[in-house]
Amino acid sequence: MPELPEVETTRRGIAPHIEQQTITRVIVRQTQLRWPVPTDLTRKLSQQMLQRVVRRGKYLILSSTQGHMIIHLGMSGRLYLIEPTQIAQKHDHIDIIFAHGKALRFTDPRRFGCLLWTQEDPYQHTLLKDLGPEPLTDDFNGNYLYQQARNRTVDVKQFIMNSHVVVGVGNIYANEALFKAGIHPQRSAKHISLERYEYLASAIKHILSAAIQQGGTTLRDFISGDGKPGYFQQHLSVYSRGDQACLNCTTTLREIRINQRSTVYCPQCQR
DNA sequence: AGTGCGGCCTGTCCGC
DNA sequence: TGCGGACAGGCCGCAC
Repeated sequence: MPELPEVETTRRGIAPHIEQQTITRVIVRQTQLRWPVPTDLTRKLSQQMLQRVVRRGKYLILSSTQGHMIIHLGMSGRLYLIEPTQIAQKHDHIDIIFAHGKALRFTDPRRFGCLLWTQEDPYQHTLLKDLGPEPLTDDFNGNYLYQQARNRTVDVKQFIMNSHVVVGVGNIYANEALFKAGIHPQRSAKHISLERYEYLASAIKHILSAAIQQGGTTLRDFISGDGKPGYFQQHLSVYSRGDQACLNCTTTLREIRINQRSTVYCPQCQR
């Protein structure tokens, strides 16, 4: 459950149920996530009100008057409401229990996610302070990308997946956005015109907002409990379609690896 | 400063 | 059927 639309969908799903609610205790069953989980969260948070849930990039920030939990879902993390009596399964690492009788459960089989604690301004945290703009704001646009790309020799795909350039563009959406913008994923970032960056910024915005509207995409390993894949998967044009026909020109889509990531593109439409 | 790569972790899938 | 190994993925941290 890696990309920005899923994180935003999660935020919208949980926020109304936990904002302004009092935490009674926090159970940490597994501390070994991406970074060690603080074990004394109950001491820090007991009887504190969780004020709000905000998203920055793919991070969620759960704030109380005492401090902030910074959560990343990594590759396979999920955050969802349960009845506190619900028995914990193998990968159910953390429960945040509320006075109103519900709990927020963090599950993460691959443990690439994290839950950190800070009493400082969370936006100044090491992980957050250098993040690029949110893709759905006006700060992110073709001119911004073009300026950032000066002297950058990396492939444009790596460039837009760099969270210090822009947050929230993971592998799936990078593939899709480059296809939509007609840009070859291996083109050097500095050799793309302002006009083409405007197409690309616009493509990223369209694809991410469409995915949020659909409630997030899915991965092969994020089939939900009822076995249904996410809705957005049906709208993917190139991702996971290597060797199939381009939906635009019927040329066979090519699959390569860029920076260890699966990359699919149309050699005819993307230059 | 920018780039490239190793490492973290487990479930799934493939071939033998 | 059982087993080993490749693979998927985000992104930090390091070496250059």
